[in-house]
Order: sequence, then C-alpha cells, then structure tokens
Amino acid sequence: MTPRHPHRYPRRVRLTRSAEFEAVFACRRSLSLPAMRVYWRDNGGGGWRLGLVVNRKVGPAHVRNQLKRRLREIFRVHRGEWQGSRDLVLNAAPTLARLGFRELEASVCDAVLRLSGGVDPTPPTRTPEPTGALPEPEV
RNA sequence: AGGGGGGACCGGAGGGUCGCGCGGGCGCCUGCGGGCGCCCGCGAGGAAAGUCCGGGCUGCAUAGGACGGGAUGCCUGGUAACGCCAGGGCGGCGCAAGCCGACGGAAAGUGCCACAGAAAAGACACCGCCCGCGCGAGCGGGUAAGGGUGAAAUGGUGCGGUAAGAGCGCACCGCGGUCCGGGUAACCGGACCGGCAGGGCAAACCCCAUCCGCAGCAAGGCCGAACAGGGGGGAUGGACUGGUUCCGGUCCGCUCGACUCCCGGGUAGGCCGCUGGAGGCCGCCGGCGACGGCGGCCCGAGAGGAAUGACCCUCACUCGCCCAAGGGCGGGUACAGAACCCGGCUUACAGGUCCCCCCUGCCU
RNA sequence: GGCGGGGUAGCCAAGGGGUUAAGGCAGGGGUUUCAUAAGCCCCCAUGCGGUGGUUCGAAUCCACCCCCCGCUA
Repeated sequence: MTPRHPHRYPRRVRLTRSAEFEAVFACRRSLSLPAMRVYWRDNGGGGWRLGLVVNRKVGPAHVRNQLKRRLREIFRVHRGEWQGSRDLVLNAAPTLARLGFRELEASVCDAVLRLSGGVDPTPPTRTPEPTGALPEPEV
C-alpha cells in the first residue's frame, strides 16, 4: 500500500464485468437490511472490491447516479480500515436515496461490520450471526 | 407610480483538501497486452427528459412504376428536412400593446344525425292562419308568417303586397356566378347578373394536393480465446503368435475412431464506429423577417456494472424565530444527469437579469 | 439506450359515438332451510389513468402528459 495516498479508488477495486457479479451471487451469502442487501464473497487477497446494483425503483437517473457516487466515496474512504479481502455487491433499496451522506456512511459501515462479525478475531460476544460458521480461509 | 403584453438570457459565485474519467508530456516497472507516479489541459443540460416529428450516418432490400399503408392540410418563403420557423391572409378574443386558431373539399360518392318532433334531407303539415262547402262535427283546398319539438327546421331585417301568406316584388346585408382592378399567392376592393341554387358531421368512410422503401449505434465492422461443434486434407495402424533373423500366420481397424495439419462460422472478451460538427463567437453585406453569403478567431465531455462526488470557509438570494435600528441563530437554494450526432416540438423548473411596447393616474 | 403493448367496480374483464357501461368472481343485505351450502332477488354512488379539444352528445375520435408490462445483451 502506498503510504502517500491511502484513499485511492482505482478501477481494479471495482467489479466491472458480469462474471465477477455472478461469482458473488453464486456464493449465496447475503445480509438483508431494511435499506440494502449485501452480497459478499472472499476473493483470496488483493483487498476489498465493490459492485453496485441500483435499479429503477430507487428513483430517476440523477438520483441513482448520485447514490452510486456516494456509495463509492464511502467505500473509497473506509476500504483500508476493513479487515480481510472480499468482493461486495450492494443492492440498494429505494429508501436509501433519501438518506444524507452521513447517515449513508454510518449505515454502510454498520453493514460491513456486521458481516465481518464471523471473521473478526475479536468478535462481539453478543448474539452470533446466523452465518457464523463461515468457511473463512486463514487471514 | 400602478397594471398588462412581447422578446432575449442566466440558472449560484470565489477559494481549499481528498478522489474519479479522458487527452498530452516526462520518469519508473513490465510477463510488452499494459501498470504506477508526477505535471498540464478539459470534464453534463436548457431542458441532457418524454421519444412526439424531421435529417445525417450505417446495414438490408430495390429496373421503373402502381396498389396498399401512413403523414401533412389557408398562401408565400426559410431550411439538409420537418408536423418547425418567419412574413402575409382570413376568423375569434382584448380599450390597446398583443394573443389564440387541426384554417382544403359536404353541387364526387357512401354513411350517421339517439330522444323529442308533423317532418332530420330535395321529405312533410301537428296546432294555427285564410278561402270554399256544411246547421254542425267536420271535409276539400291554399299557406309556411306565427306556435310547439330539437343541438340543428329551407337566409336575415324592413317596406310593399295578399283572402291569408310566401323572394311573390323592392332596398340593404348574406350567398352564388361573370367581368374589371390590386397582389407571386392566400385573399381584398368594385361593377353587373341571378331571387337563392341551399342543413350538420370529413378529430365518420372518403375525395383532392403534396410527401414517405425497411430497420435502427444492442446499427454496422475488425480481432478473437476456453469449450462444444462443422468442412477439407495428410498418415495408415494395433494386439497376439510361428519358425532356419528375415519371411510368415490369426484377429480387429482399414468409409469409423484416435493422431496431425489446414479452412471457415459463432460465444466470453477486446478494438473501431465515438465525436471537428447542417459547430460556436465576432464583424461586414443582402433580406420586413425566418435565414443566407463572405472574412477572422476558437476547439467546448466522450463514459462503458457506466467518469462530475465528499467535506470545509467566505459571499449572494430566500424562509422561520429572537429583536429598538442594526444584527444573531437555524433551515433551504429548483427541475433534473450526456450514452452515435444534429434541427424542432412538448413537458418539468427555486430564483433572477436586460430590452421593447400598451393602458390608467399624477407632476412638469 | 432502442422498440412494442396496455390502463374500465376490490379482482378478471366485454363494449370502438346515442342516455341504466354487458357479464363473471369476491363482499354485503334479503328470500329459502331446523341450520349450512347451492339457487333466486337486490346493492357497490359523481366512475372508464389524467388534462384539454372535436361533436348536439366522448369510456369510445384527436392531441399532450402520468403509470404499468413485455421484447432486445
């Protein structure tokens, strides 16, 4: 990692082709929240990568575009803080577009934290996630 | 000063930090496909929207044409083209500036006009009115002015006329025709003639005039894996076994399969199309104008699971609260995001700027 | 992005200028029955996605918007 620019967002950390999206969906691991649905898959190193799904129910084109830009911005800033290495696909619900940037940021970070619950070496000892028995390869 | 009408335009401004896309330059790395870093430049709209029209572009089809189908619809221009625009005509609204108008044809034909009404199209006479006959009920005839029905009933007003009436006659208006004048034309004006030809609906079928091949960048073209499959060629082999090491024998294959080479089509993916154009700005000239001509200057997005975001500061506008002017605190700043490119139309839109014109009131 | 199709009672829907906008399912009320189901009768109002226009008259014809569903990788 380049110490000078820790918050880069180059194209290679995005999911850019159908096969990559299909691979994430094929893992059949997801987390459903009121505001979004999160699919993920371990990609075996290389850091976190992001794919976005925002369908027309969310709003008109400029609303969808702004939402995707904000989600990318959140991912760019927080990507280095998260442990592990995974591909994420966020499927946004219509209510997500009504959130301000700060609320959006909090809800995305919360979602990532929750799906990392089973992986984190210091798991929160509260209620275990239903998918706690992840076949997590060693870090 | 108040009210109203028309046109053109802007659609937050400045700065900072992090980040993204494209182009250029330099450096480093490379498995030569590219990757990374630094610097510079550029990076959504007036509607980018709806996809309602028109064109360019691309492919397919096509001898020419007709039929079918669709579109347009006062005239003349503008334009690459248009259902757009400009000017003009006609009709309607407004005191006016101005605004609005699907504005060809119903004597080419077909069809429809519910209910009511006598009668809904070249048909008819309910109540009336008048004349004749009859004691009378009524009958025969004349009439379409009046009543009544209806969205719509054979032109309107007035005078004459008559038994009562009627374009029956006359004047004006309307309508039709011919001629003259103005205008490129739509149309306008005038003279004469005709007593009137004739209901409405063409966003009913239709007729007339003009225009239109079909599809759309997911068009179309190039490269092209893995895997499966197509076509053509090359090469003939494998197993077992007998004996005088060089000859045989049996079985299978020999149009299959396997091997190898070549060719062509497709898929994932990549590249081109992809942005310099009916382009923008300024000036001059022609034109009432839309627009055109000439000259100069400029380059202003090219993504592809899809680049414009996040945060902070100052200012502007606006709303609410506190409040003595002043200010303080908090909130908001529209409609909305390029996807091949243009010309229009339509729809959405906080707020604001400039110019011209009309009406009313007051002052000079 | 491009190209098609469609909006009629809660649901499925016919009607394509004429005055009560068919019919079926569901729901409600009544009748029948000892009771239930079935049957029979009645009900769902100003309404045909909105806004204008044409017409005497519009769900129907025309224009413009809104929404929904397909096709095209």
